[in-house]
Amino acid sequence: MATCDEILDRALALVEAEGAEALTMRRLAGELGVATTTIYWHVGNRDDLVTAVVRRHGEQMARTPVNGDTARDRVLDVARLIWRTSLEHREVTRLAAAHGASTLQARELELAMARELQTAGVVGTAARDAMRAITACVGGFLVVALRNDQTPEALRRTTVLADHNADDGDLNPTTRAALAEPADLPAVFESTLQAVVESIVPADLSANAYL
Amino acid sequence: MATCDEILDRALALVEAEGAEALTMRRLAGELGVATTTIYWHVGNRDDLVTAVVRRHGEQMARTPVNGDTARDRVLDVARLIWRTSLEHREVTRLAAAHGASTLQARELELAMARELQTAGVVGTAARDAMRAITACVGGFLVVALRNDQTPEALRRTTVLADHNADDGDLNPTTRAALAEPADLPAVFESTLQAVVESIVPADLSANAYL
DNA sequence: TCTCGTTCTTGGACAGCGTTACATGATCTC
DNA sequence: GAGATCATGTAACGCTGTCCAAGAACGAGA
Repeated sequence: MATCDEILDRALALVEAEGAEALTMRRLAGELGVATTTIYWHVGNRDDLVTAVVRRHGEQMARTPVNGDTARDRVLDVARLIWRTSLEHREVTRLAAAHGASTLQARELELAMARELQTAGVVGTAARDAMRAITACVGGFLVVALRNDQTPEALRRTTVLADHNADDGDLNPTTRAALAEPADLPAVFESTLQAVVESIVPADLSANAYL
Repeated sequence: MATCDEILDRALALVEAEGAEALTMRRLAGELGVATTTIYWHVGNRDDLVTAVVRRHGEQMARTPVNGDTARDRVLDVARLIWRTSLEHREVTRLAAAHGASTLQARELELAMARELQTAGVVGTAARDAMRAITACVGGFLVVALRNDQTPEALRRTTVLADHNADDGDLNPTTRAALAEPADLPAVFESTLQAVVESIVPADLSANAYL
């Protein structure tokens, strides 16, 4: 009766609706009107379950077409795509991160990035390293972005940094005040991404590379 | 008998010795030869415990002096310091990351970076944004580095990306082969860091800024 | 010295988690 | 119809964080 696909669909829906923490074996079983052991029979471990859920979501994520005129723009666009879709489905992203399966979530998109890098003239180990660099940065910003809407006030970066400010005579008052304010994360992300991609695929070179 | 400091020291030692997962209330209590509830009385919640442990470790982490001739070099050095010490104490880093308290762990070092940025002529919101950009990148690479020695083979980036390679006719064979090989992460980190810092504190400007 | 109040510690419980051994029913095959 | 395979359910194990009520230590005031 309960197929593997049904279970995964329900699990994905559960995560999107009620957060990554809601995905427990018992809860999911209850949602399906089925015993916990049924999930074990069809899908396996909880690790297997999470892996399968993340993989399934990753495939859905890669449906969006990539935009951009130059190859360089398309590389940037893939990076922005990972950023945007990960934020839209932040609970799945959180689940994947907690499970150490972020690569799985973005697998299709990382491959898309490799293709665009290749078009831009970056191949072989250079393409691999470039992809690693870009995805690591995107991932880093995602961690920050996802943390902010989950963390209690006391652990926020602004609070943490504002705390010790008084003792810090070396720091400019303006800087000190700025540290206590939240940053415009998407803007910082965008400019950092530009810098990283620029160092890999310089704007002027890519214009000539394949066009 | 059991002071708060003793508990935190023991907790930190436990994490460093046996991993982040070993830090359970009962286990720590047993280690101290004390009832579980005693920890609750002195330190509080498990959240409180982890927060305190991470904060304590963060303070110890900031003892290393910052090197570099130009302000720009010193900014780079702080970033490398976060990278290096986080890897040296990877279990604490993992604990902090799982708890969403990475900022707390690197708090002192982030403030140090703000000071160096200021010396380089970057102040106010620019300093804040610069710090965010750099720490986000460092964090992103740390996530990748820490994941690799923990993740089962099937979820590794190399495996995950190698899998679908056969279907991918668009991809250069050389690139395809490279994707299946692990990258030299420290090297990729270093060059990415250079690119990001360069976009914030250009090499030529900083040389004149304060010298 | 006795007692009161605060500080500190304890044992035992509760609910939840992932996981498994085992028993049961359903379905298909020979 | 008998037997094997598939699919599901029951009940438990050991682990987790957390809390409550009760007891022990200890310092101060009468």
